[in-house]
Amino acid sequence: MEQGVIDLSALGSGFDLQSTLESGQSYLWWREDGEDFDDTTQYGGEAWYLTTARVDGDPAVIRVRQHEGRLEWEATVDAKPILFRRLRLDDDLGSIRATAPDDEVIEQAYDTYWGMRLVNDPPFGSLISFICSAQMRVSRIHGMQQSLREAFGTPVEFDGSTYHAYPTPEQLAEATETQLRDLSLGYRAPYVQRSAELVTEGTPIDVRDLPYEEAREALTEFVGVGDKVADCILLFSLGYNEAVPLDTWIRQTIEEYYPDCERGNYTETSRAIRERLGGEHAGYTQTYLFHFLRNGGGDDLGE
DNA sequence: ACCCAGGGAAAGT
DNA sequence: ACTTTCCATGGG
Repeated sequence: MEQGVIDLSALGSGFDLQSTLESGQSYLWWREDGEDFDDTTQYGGEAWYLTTARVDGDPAVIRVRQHEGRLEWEATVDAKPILFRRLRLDDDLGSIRATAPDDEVIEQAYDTYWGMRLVNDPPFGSLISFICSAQMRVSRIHGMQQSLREAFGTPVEFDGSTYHAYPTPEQLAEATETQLRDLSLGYRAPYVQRSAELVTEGTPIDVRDLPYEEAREALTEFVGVGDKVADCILLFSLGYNEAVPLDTWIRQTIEEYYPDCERGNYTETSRAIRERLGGEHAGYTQTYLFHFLRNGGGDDLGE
């Protein structure tokens, strides 16, 4: 087992592992203590989190916790470069926040969860997990990814236990719709199977060579991926900080705080709220808003 | 029983 | 192009 420590005070801006991993951005991590990522979660804990990764195609297991101002990790490989990439430890939160409008609700969101970073999930896991996210609660989306791992992922030994890597496109493409429905994926089952198959046939997930709106359009070629899911993949896996996924929560936020940004269709509303939230890093600000409001923040603001 | 959950595809105008 | 309708499932 390899292990190491990352000194978070050297980052120049804060870091909060729990809000980063439990804010509904990523469904590819889980808590070692088995607690769900739900509304009742207590903040301020120092739980161990696990995920899997691929290094030159080989599955690896990583375990990490935030403790006394440091990020402690244990893994089957050298996890330091993986953690810097997946937890975006090089992001300069101060300059990102500086692009946001200084509305009261946004200030409160940033203050409350300061240190939360966007995640940078592996593209395939991001694609599949957000296909699964349609009309589904956060804790159940997590559960589905765990089920997919255990049913189709390659076993990996780590610290005396057996874990399962996230399935490869080939492994999920070979799954049957019936198998996937048996994992409680519901009507998403054929979407997952077909999209995995499209990946194996060469449809690209990594569309980072395209400008933002073209990239979003390109991702909707996958089955089960519309504008909202495409925005999630762009924001939480491909580094498009300007992407603002228009989900039920942000639509409610627009109605309550930015009603003039509602333009009647996804493309135009997206442009308006993106501009309102500062453009370049609008998705970063949106993620703070989402997490803050979903956990009950802002209830005492306005009315 | 009823409603909702980080929506999207398909069918109908 | 724009607007309903239907889709599975578990938890409140």
